[in-house]
Amino acid sequence: MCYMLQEERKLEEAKAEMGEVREENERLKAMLSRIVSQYQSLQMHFLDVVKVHEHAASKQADNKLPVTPAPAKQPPGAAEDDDGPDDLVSLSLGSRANSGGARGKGHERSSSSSGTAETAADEGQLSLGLGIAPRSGLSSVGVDDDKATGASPAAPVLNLSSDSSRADDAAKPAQAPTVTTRKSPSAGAGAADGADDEVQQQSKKARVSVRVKCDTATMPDGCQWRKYGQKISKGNPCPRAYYRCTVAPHCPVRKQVQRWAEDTSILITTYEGVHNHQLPPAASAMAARTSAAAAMLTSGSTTSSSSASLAHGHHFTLAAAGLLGPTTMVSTAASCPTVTLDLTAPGTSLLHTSPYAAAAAAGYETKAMPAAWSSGYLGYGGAHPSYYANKSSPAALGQLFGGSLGVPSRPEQLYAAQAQSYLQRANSVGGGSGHGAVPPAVTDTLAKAITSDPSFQSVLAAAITSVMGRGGAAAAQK
DNA sequence: CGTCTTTGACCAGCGC
DNA sequence: GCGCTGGTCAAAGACG
Repeated sequence: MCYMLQEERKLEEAKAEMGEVREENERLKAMLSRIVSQYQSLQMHFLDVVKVHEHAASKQADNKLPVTPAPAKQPPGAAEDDDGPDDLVSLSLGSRANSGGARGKGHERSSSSSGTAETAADEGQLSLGLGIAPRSGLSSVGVDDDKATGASPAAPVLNLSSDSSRADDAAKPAQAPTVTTRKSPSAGAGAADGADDEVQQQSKKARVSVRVKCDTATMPDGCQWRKYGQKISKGNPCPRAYYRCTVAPHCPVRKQVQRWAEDTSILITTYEGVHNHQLPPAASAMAARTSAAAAMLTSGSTTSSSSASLAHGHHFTLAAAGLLGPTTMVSTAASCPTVTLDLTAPGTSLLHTSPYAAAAAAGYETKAMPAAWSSGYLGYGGAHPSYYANKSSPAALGQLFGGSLGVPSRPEQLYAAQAQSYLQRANSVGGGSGHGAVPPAVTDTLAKAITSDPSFQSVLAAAITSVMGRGGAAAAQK
């Protein structure tokens, strides 16, 4: 009898706990839906803003950029990072994105094959790659990029342009792209005409780097990759692996995968090029994220006043950035604008130990994200910083991988607008201390719960996996 | 047997 | 011009 009573008591306790968890879940859902609705309204607003600023931005960019002074050299500390002095947009996603697939190979190959239920965002068919748009201005980002790229007529391809680098190109046309000018067999196989060559060459200029805390050899990003090389790069004992996209026969997109020297659990994946095919859903989701950072970069360079500072090698610390996370950094040296979103560690510690941060600390101006940014743009990307700081929140991941949650249909438009707005704000506010976005107690509580409760973490891990890519998750479970 | 990874070699860019 | 470095190629081996 005592046993019965005890068991009943335990059962009741468990039920009560379940109820609490459910309530928590409901709260999270409500928060997410709020964020989604805010995002949608903001998206509309941002689109308007983009259109308004498009002409002005392009004109200003045309006027200003050619007279951009000789690019400031990046300090040695900044150059020591593994990616060298190319145009670089760096994203770091701190989720434990891979849920258990033993080998990167499995992740790479299987993740694109599933994905039966596609969200509207998935159908948006973002391209993961970066391309230098043939014209300046925000128009290169999403607005009518279908015409701009020509690489993927069926899909709106996000062309990301760095006006600073483009200005360099314009001023010094003889300067070859930093990335090799050698034609790969696949690229030169005759499938690409002159326009494609141009797009490809341009696209090789810009990159998107994603940092993920990941145990496997590569990050499951939804695409299929074939490894074609490996190198030991200077300054990093970990070898850098080179992958080529094999989703389509002549896809020019490549990626480099390397572990971070200071923390080998962190995987740095650098994407380069524009996909010439439709992306799997999971890849589209990732594309949305990389597009966000790249759009920030692009927008920054097209915002006249901001571009001036960007082109001078200034660093923007976007801590508490609503757009990309608590440790997002945009930095440029010469034609090397860099956005670093580092969610691989709680808080911003990683940011401050990164070479970019070191570079900033070495005397380069650092601008913090205005609090208004994170508070005013929580609609979509601007989840509360605590979400990001704890990197396991479904809401945060929903925004990190928003495409899979069906939030943005054309995320790149929002990102461009967000970036534009941010940079304008950053410029107007100046170097205010952007860490001032104080998390509400609710999110703090949630964050603590997330980080302290292992069971919750496991649930979140599953959510992360599903959000990262249903296909990848399905493959990982095999 | 086909596909993929590994790995040494080659090439181009860049700095000195 | 030379050496260093990053990026790519391609032959050989591994794997299913």
